[in-house]
Amino acid sequence: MSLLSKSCVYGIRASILMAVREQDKNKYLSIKDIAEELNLSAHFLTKILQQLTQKGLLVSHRGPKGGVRFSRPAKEIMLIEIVEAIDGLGLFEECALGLAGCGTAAPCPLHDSWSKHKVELRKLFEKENLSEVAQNVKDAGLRLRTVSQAELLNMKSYK
Amino acid sequence: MSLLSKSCVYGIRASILMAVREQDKNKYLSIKDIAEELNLSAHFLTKILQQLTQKGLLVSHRGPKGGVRFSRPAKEIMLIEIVEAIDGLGLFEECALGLAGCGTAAPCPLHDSWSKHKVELRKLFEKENLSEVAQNVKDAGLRLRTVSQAELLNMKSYK
DNA sequence: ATAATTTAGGATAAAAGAGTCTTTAATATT
DNA sequence: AATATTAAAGACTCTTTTATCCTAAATTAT
Repeated sequence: MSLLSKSCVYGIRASILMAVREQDKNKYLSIKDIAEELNLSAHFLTKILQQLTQKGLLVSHRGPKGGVRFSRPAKEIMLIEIVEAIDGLGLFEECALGLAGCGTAAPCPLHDSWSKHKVELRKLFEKENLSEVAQNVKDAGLRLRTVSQAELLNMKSYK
Repeated sequence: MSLLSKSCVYGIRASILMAVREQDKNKYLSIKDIAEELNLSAHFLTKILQQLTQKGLLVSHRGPKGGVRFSRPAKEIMLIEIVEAIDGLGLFEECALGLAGCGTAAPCPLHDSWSKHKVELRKLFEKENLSEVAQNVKDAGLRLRTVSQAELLNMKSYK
């Protein structure tokens, strides 16, 4: 299993890219452009970003010059909000052994250690806002798209 | 997404139960009995435990009085081995944003924080051996099977 | 008005995960 | 030797996730 679904991962990558390209308040970034830059299907990404629009994280606009933008300043949007909108918060709330009703009253054998761990995992997504992540991406030239082995070899090491 | 697949979770629950029922060296526990006690499909559990047998964690035996047992003492088998045999170690090794080739040379925006976190998550499964978990289960009466709301209400609180 | 662009939304398909069922092989017991 | 029991293995089904494709609706520009 993976921590996050592919949809969620794509939603996060797209959101970070949008924050990197932070526009004028009234401009929109087209989903097609985002998809091209991230090297993934525009149709599929459209579906995913629709979820973010429906949850109120994005505002969309149809027609020429249309696209999507954040409904709030990027620095007020935490990664956990993207995760919540797409995958939900189950990862941070459920029993590691998938036992319904697992809790202090009737704990599974992993309950205690996993409970503590979940809190830390959740913090990882709660502490980062899109603006800061985007700034790091710009400063350090971090990447958002999958890179082939050949491309990797040509990259400079950041040590 | 969930941390572990259902197959993996069932495999872990079954393994813990086997450790609780720790038998004579030469006795086997039938998969049908394990499945009944965990309230899940015997056929499905058979498939899952087959994987553990193929990886050498279990020894199986057909025919009457047949079943499965651990190939080594339960106290030498760590939870991570069950996870590895069923889900693989991808969870502890892959990029949180699913980027192939993500690493220090070409990190994704979550690389640093997720890298540190992965180590801790892995430790959670590396530090627990089946014997200790089973002992806790016995001492505290912890549970391994899903319980209905009605049953839960009848349970004593452990505070 | 017309045409072009872009998101919305539904239909469909492909792939993976979860689960069931049937047959086969091994083996212990009678 | 015959029977009953149990895991192994493969076929098959169902569901969810991932992905593609097509049409509709909105909106801008000509």
